[in-house]
Parts: sequence; structure tokens; C-alpha cells
Amino acid sequence: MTARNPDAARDIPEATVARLPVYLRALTTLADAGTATCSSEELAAAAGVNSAKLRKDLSYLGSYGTRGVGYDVEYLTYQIAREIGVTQDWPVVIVGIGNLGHALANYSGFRSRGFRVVALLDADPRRHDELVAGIEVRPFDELEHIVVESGVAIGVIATPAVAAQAVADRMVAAGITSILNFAPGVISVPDGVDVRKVDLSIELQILAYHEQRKAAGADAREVVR
Amino acid sequence: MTARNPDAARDIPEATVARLPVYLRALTTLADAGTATCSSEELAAAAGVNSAKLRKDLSYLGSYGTRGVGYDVEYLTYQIAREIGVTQDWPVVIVGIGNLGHALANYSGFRSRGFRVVALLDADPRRHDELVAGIEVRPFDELEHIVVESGVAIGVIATPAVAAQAVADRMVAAGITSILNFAPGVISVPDGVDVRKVDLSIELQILAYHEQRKAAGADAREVVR
DNA sequence: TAGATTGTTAATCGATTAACAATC
DNA sequence: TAGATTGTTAATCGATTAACAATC
Repeated sequence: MTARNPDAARDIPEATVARLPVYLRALTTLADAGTATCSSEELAAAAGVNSAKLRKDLSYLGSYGTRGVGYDVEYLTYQIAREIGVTQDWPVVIVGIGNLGHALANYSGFRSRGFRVVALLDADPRRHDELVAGIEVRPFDELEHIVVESGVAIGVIATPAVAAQAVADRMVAAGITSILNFAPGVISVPDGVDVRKVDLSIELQILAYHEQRKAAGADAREVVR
Repeated sequence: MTARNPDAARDIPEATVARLPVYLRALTTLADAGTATCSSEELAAAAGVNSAKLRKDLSYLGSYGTRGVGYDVEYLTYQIAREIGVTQDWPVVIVGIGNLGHALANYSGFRSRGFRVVALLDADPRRHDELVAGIEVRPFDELEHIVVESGVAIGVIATPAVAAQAVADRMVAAGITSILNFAPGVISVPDGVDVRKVDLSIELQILAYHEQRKAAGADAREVVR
């Protein structure tokens, strides 16, 4: 291996990192619409942020725009993709091929956005050998083997909550260092392993909180009227 | 309607609101394990945050703990549920019954966490009358009717990206004021409507960014060795 | 050159954290 | 009372934003 990307150490704020994929998606939309160049104002609108924030975010990556002109869509797309690390595909395993696992395996955006599903694993023998999105479902015990063979660094957990911690432990032991967890509840992992969590009912509850306050305001106005 | 919840106006920071559902989940876990009382330290551990943050968050709701003792699990559960607004069920419609819509409709955590799926809608006639999770899939055109009849305030979009904006527009016109969007891409809505977005490939790209930096560090160490 | 737009500065705002007085 | 733990304060840290000098 060679020494590369020496400025990878330059640290980009976490809030900015979380928006880079949003910019990438917005740039793709612009490119599909035939746009070759865009201003920070246009790109910000497409991404749903304000332009000051966009420019500040991009400034952490470097100077990829032209004053008075804007950004070259293709060039900026490449620079952001490179910074995120999705100029090549990352091999991914999905564990838990229930309803959600099916949906994830079939998600076509995967491939086009820097990821390649190399294996679908499930502990239930009744699911084995089934084809999902053209990929055979294999026993969970093959995890270690697959991680080593395919150089998998990222794992997706789509199991029921009770199984999630055990799956995470096995993933970490096998060498996986990034986990996307769709199972409800907290999983704990050693330092150096990143976990991101997607929880449907948490998202809905956050909406419910705001919804309740809107309703409370409406009630109050109703009473006054 | 009666005037209620006068302190609903007291504003709770957004970061705190986003964690309240996490605390609720952690409390449920503790209750299931038979725990009647817990310290901020224990609850924080179960929720995956530090205890100072937990206490600060809870302080926005009121004083529901006992110094020297801790929190009564059942009482705190109720107080947080009340604050979030999930002491009764919110009716929800899901639009787009593909793989993901199926998974969402079948998600059992829905019902137990304050939500009730009242309708599944899809624009494709071939999906109509199909039963998903015991609920009949109905034409998208019934949206307005269902929203009014069932008093739906929260809508879930699980359609392909191209349809998402049109669905959102119809939802807003029908009176929905909170949207959970699983379709990739930005949707725009008027002020007063809340949108939360769940995007699989964005989550994976955030993991990829950190993964790449771990790999870069390993490379550098490799070269030095 | 004149107009446009970036990249950066500096002020402001919000979130986190440690420490500890209050109090059970 | 002594020990434990909350609720709050205040300091710190990180994120957002407006404004504008730099520059195409």
C-alpha cells in the first residue's frame, strides 16, 4: 500500500460531513437536468440549505469554485465523492432478511451511490438459498468468511431488536468497523467502530412532538376566538 | 375543545426533543427488565448518552426525579410520553407500498409507540385490494377522504423519488402537517409543515467517509512500519 | 471595467459538559 | 446525620449566519 491522501487528516466538522452526501445528491439532480455550472445559491436550493452554509461547508474541502462564475457540476461532484470516499464501491453485508432486509437489498440507489451488497445473511435456515434481489441468502455463520474474503468494512443490521447486539458483536469480531443499525435499541461497540442508527418510531415521535404543539396552539386560538 | 397544556409553549431545544424518544425506549427496556427506579447514570447508559446531558434534557420537562434516589421508571415514562404526545395514538397513512412500504406497514413497533396505520395507499391499481399487514391497499386518490375522516396529521412517503414531491403536495393540500420522507431527494413544503427525512445511502456515505479516514490512517501506519 | 459570486471572517446562536449546591 | 443523586449553573465547544473583501 502507498501513502496517499495526506490531507485526509484535515478534519471536517461532523455537521458538514453529514451534509456532503446531500450536496452530492443535489449535484446529481442538477447534472441529470443538464446543468453544467451552478452558483452556491442554486446548489443550496437544490440541497435544501442556505447558501452561506453550503459555501462554508465546501470551504473545508478546498476551493473548487470560480468567483463570479460558480461551480462546475461535474468537477465538484467528483471532489465531494472523493472526499466522502465513494469514488469506488464499498462492499456491504446485510444481516436479517425480513421485510426490511428485503427492502434494503432491493434498494437500487445502493449501487449507484458507492456501495455493493456482497452478501445477505440470516440466522433462519428457512430463508437460506432464497434469492433476494438476485443474491442468495446465506447462513449468518458465513459472516467471518465473507468479511475476510470480500474485505467488508460496513455492515447493515436489519434483524429484530433482540438479535442486534449479538450480530454487532460478531460483526466487530469479524473485522467490520462501521455499522448501520435499523434494529430498535442501543447497541454498544468498542472504540474505533462507528455506528449510525435509523429508527422509524423515533422519527415519528419527533414529528408527533411538534404536531402536538401545533394542535395545542390551534386549541388555544380556538378558545380565544 | 378545551384549553390544555398551557406550558406546551415552553420550548425544548431541538437536540433534546430528538433524544426524548431515545429515553422513552431506554425506559421501556428498563421496565421490561423489572427495574422500578433508576439513576440518571443508569438511564443514560441504557440510552447511550452521558448522564449530564440526560439530566439537562430532563430538566427542560420539569423535576421528575428524587434527589438521592433517582427516577421512578413508570412515572418518568409517562411524563416523557406526555411531553412527546404519544399517550394516545396518532393516525398515520403510508403512501407507496413497494418493498419499503411493506416493511413499514409490517413494523410492529408502530402500534406500541403511539402510532396507528389507518391506510396504505398506492397509485398502482395492480396493488389495490391487496392485504398488507392486514390492511387493504387503496388508491392514492382516497388520500383526501381518509385524511379528513380519520383526522390524519402525519404522512409517510415510501414512493420512488420521482413521485415524492407530488405526493407531498397532495398530503399538504389534504391537511397533513408532518411528513416522514423515505424517498431520496429534497421535498419542499410550506411553512408550518414539518418534514423529516430518512435516507439509506446518505447514512452509508457518512459511514464511508469515516471508514475511508480509518483506512487512510492504517495505510500511513503501514508505510511507516 | 462592471457585475457576479466565491471563500473567509467574525459575530451569534445553540449544544455539551463538568462541577456542585440543593436536597432527599 | 451521612451518603447519594438530582437539578442547575457557568464555562466551553461547535454550528450557523450575515456580511464583505477577494477575484473571476
